[in-house]
Amino acid sequence: MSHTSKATERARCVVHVDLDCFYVQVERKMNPELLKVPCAVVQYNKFQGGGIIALSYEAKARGVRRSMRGNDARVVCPDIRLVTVPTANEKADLTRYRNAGSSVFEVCARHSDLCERTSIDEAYLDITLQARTLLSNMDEFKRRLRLSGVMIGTESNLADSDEFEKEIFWKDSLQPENNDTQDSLLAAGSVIVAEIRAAVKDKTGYTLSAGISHNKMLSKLVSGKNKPNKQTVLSSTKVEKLLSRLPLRDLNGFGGKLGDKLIDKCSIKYVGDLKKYSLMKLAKMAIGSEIVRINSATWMSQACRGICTETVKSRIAAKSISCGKTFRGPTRLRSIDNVKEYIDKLSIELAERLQNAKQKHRQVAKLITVSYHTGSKTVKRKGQEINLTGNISKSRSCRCPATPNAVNISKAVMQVLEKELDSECIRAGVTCLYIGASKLENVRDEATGIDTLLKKVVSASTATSESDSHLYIQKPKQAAKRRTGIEQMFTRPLTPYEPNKKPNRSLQAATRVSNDGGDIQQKEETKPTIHNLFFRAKSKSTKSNSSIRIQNQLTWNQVDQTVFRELPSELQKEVMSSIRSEMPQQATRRKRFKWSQKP
DNA sequence: CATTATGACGCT
DNA sequence: AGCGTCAT
Repeated sequence: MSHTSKATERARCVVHVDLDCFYVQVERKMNPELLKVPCAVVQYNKFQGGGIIALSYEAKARGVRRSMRGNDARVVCPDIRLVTVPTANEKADLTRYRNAGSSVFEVCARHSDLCERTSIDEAYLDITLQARTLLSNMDEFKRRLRLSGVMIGTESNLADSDEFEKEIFWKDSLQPENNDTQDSLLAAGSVIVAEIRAAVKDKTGYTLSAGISHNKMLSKLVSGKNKPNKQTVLSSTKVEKLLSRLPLRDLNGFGGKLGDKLIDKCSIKYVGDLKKYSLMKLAKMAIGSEIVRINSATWMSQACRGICTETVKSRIAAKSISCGKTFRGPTRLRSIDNVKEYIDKLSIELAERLQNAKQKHRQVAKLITVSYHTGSKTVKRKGQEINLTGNISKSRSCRCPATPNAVNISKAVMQVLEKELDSECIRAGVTCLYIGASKLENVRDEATGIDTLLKKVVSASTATSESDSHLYIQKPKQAAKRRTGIEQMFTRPLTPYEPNKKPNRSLQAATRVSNDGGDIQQKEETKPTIHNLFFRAKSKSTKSNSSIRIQNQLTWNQVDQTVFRELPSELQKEVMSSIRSEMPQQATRRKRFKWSQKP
């Protein structure tokens, strides 16, 4: 199976961390009365007691479920405490939870090699190197193992699990003494995770659950197996068995339409069943019956064997910021003014959060997007009024204003929206409004956009000399913080922000799929993907179009005059020369005098 | 009238 | 650029 030395060398220790009923924990920290009693967090308690978006384990045990109405929860659990999400600008405001999450993942980031925040209350960690280091010193490992309280090679707290699960998780599954197995890496990782969880609890008061395995998919799969406040390890030796009986929809990525199609049309019950479809067959399914998308085939053939090569990135800040509100039934918006009223409100929140992103993460947005849903239209057919379901959703984007305050954001959004909201939309009513900021770029200056401009200037000019290097955004130097005692041994400084590479599930490396289901080692040989197996010719012809992107050159209308004025004269020259080279002289000259008008 | 708000990312 | 899918 997978216990080759090669597999062990390359095996990673990847962790999925998941805050337990997080909104409830946040509310409980603010109001300890809520501790130990069934309680739930709802938003908008006016209608039927509000919608439940988080619930305590006491409430869950009483049959309360997420998405229930507060009133329905009271039926099954009369003594439930309902807490309402704060409201600002006439909408639910999740700031409190976002910030609480940040505090948690800052701790995680400090204590792990890599921390990738994936939502308000979840993150992946890669602690491979830390685990290896710990393994290299057995005495140290044993000492910290004792301190951590982690049990290795024994059955742990699996009261709620069935026999099948008990066999898979923990029971005799880890042999830390054996340096050659992937299990010892996970054993060391388990100790480190326990320490991280203790640090989070200590610094923030919050508890979390974690899954520990060799890749993102597997760690996520098991992180919730022992909630709350427990960690679960999944050995590579148990993966094949686990997947063979795992309902397909329970695996990340198969919970939606794709999973439904595979279940309905291919009579696949368990993840392991997918193994009987070779890569070829999956591809043919994609081509012939449109059950799967062609580019999903490679990913699927790996996933069903427990393989997931996606790396853990280093990022705790969001890549986009958005806020929105739905307007159901009679509250749907039926006039432009009404829409503007709410765009104004949403803009206030977005502006605040953008300011926060700038202060906290040095992020500056380049793009604003507005999207809306418009209600189902009623159409007359054969004299009958027929209600066409399926709401229409639209989105438009525009450049983010240089000073993204609420007024400017609202102005920019309304400008694109007014063209869109025709009488048709207004008659049907707007049922949903979202605005968001994306293309967040990392800057170090106070002056908004100046680094971006410099980057553009430099990339537009051909040569990149060493002397230019100071123009680029520097990764923050890792502060050599002094730590003492045990903490020193497993903590790391915060990792700097790194923009992600664009991932592609199928066309990435890692395509070879072995037949031994337990093998979760990374495959790095680049083999033909489904795509070029079947579309070699096509992919060649499209390559020049899609995969090779020429960077946009700087044009006058991209240059903000206030930004330009701040540049050293030497750079002003550079900017001008870079622009002159691509524009007709006349146009350039004319614009130079008029360029106070921005696009 | 009622599963909200918010992310990430793939496809075209 | 805009739309669709998946997740919680």
